[in-house]
Amino acid sequence: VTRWVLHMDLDQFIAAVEVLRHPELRGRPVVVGGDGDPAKRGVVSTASYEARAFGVHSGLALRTARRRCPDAVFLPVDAGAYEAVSAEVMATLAGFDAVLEVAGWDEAFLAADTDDPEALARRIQDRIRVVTSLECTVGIGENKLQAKLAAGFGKPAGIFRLTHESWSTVLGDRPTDALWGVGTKTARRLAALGIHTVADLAGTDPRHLAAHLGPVTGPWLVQTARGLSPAPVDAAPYVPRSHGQEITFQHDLTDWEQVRNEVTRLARRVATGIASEQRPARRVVVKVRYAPFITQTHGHPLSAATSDATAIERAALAALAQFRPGRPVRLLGVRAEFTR
DNA sequence: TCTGGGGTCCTAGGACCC
DNA sequence: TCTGGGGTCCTAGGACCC
Repeated sequence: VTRWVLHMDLDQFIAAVEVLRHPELRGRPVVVGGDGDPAKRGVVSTASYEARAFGVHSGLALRTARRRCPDAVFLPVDAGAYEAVSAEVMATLAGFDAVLEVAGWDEAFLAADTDDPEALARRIQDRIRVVTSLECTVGIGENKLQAKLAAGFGKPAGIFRLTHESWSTVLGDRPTDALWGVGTKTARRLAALGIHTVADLAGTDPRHLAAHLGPVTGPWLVQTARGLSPAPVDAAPYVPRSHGQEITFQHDLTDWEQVRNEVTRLARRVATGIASEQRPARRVVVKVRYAPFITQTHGHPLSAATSDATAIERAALAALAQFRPGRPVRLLGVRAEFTR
């Protein structure tokens, strides 16, 4: 038997959960994001396939989404509902004879020893459909990178196998940002070096790229383009490194006293959040995004690791004191970092 | 594309030490 | 005295992902 890695990816997860709760929306364009008001500042979390046909996708401004698809149903994000369904899906996956790594609300990796990974993939799809009425895509690979990318090719509701053997045929001619971990910025930097496709990147000297993109990132990019990823599927429970809260204001704040008040409120919410973690914080970082979209951060160490609300509040205000007041503020954030 | 909110990891530069 | 080299830690910013 062979060890295979499977990547389970729920299709249009957030929109699908909303359609389950509101069956009359099935077949209609559904857009979930912000507080459900497309006139406000906010972005699309997930759009149903019907809405995607109008060019609406995750990350798009809600106002733009409404312009592209005025007939869409706009719904607010209801994290609690998605968490509950996600937990059901992951519990279902835990019933399979495989190493399970949860990779977010709507994704998981499974490592299993089998001679027929497609059959296992079908059983996973059937089981999830029976238990939750949700559709998913399963990617199959020899490592997590291959399985993850394979799922993208299998959508929606499909099964796709990507291996060392098929890697360069499937991906070689594609642009570098087809890879997991390569976005538009990195793709542009690579293009400036004459590297346009996955095959170009796979054939690049890792040392050459290290000189341009850093000692870790450079060689990592080349390995990724070759379909290699050493990280095994890891069933260890997720241990957060930080916890934060941030808020974008519908109207920019111009009064610094109000900025201080909002930072205090966020710090208290962060303190409440980490109290349940049972892990003390080492540092507090405050983020300020000035209008139009200029972001700065400043941190303040906690003299002793603590989860005490007053200490976190004081550290947040000390961090805020390093900013220069004046320009209108669009967003504020407070994040507490745990000891490693 | 006028750009959320939750995160993670890497980079580069400065401080500091031997 | 006009200035090494290496290691580690901290910080702010950037890129990416869901």
